[in-house]
Amino acid sequence: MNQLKLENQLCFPFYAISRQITALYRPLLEPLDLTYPQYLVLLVLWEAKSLSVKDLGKKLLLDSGTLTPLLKRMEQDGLVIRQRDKADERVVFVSLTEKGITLENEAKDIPFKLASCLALSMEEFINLKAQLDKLMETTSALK
Amino acid sequence: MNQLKLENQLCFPFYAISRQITALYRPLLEPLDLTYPQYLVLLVLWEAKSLSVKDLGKKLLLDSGTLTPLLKRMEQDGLVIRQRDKADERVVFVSLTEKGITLENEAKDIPFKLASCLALSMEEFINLKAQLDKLMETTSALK
DNA sequence: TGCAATTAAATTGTAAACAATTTAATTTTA
DNA sequence: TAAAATTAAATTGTTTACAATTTAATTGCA
Repeated sequence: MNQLKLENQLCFPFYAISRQITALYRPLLEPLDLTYPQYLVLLVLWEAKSLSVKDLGKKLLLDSGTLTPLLKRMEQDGLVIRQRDKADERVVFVSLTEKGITLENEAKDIPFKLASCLALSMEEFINLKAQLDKLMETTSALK
Repeated sequence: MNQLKLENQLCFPFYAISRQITALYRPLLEPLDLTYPQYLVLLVLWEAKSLSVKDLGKKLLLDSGTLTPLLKRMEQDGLVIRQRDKADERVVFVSLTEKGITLENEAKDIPFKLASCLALSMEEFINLKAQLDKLMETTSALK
């Protein structure tokens, strides 16, 4: 088997599927005026209320070079507030505005809509998720 | 189960693993002065010799808005040649230079190095690949 | 205490991605 | 055959990613 053939690669499907999935989110997120990375930030904040840029980056595996401009755009759109920690001025905390909180309700059916696009049985879903989580652990450890 | 929780999502692992894998390629591709998308273009061209931008886009699921600047950079680096089809002036064919051809030999162990990073058994690899190919088919059909 | 090391964000610069539009060439069809 | 429709790339503009550096604050330790 020629390993340099595109169809024999495992990595290309990850690259391609990731972009395809983002494309599937687009029409669902567009009415909420969100991009997929912005939606991910909201997913985290709907759980955590308030978080430092660093901790947000740990969850999403993104650095401040990506997050800072992204969060500034979300702040301009009135979704989040960024404020420096009084106790440690190096730290910036991100939290939701009323508008950001409200959006959770409008977004609550997106996961189901998207899951239905993927056309996986519950068994396939769980099996695939387990494999991805394992792989994620492997690749995260190599950082 | 709260579907709006990050850890319950299937899509986030795709997004994250895709970027992690690209990060694993980086030190392997850096000596060849290649980015991951550029490496993908070469994978296709090592097989196909010459291809239109459109057909290249079909294989990589990328449009001309992404490919045109990417191919221009590769042309500047002396890896590929872009030339308009005499028979149909709308079409641009992309082919390898000597330097581009030569690179195949230097890249031939990259797939193995990367596969070893992922630490999957042959069985896991084949199983995962099958699931990804199936999902890819599903998402491609929704275009 | 005071200076070196560390840390958290921000900044700078480059390269994807991709929607939307434009340009130019080719086909279709009225 | 001539205008309309289609097609292939290129272009424009916005948003991610991320390496590398910078800035400012805090910690550690000599």
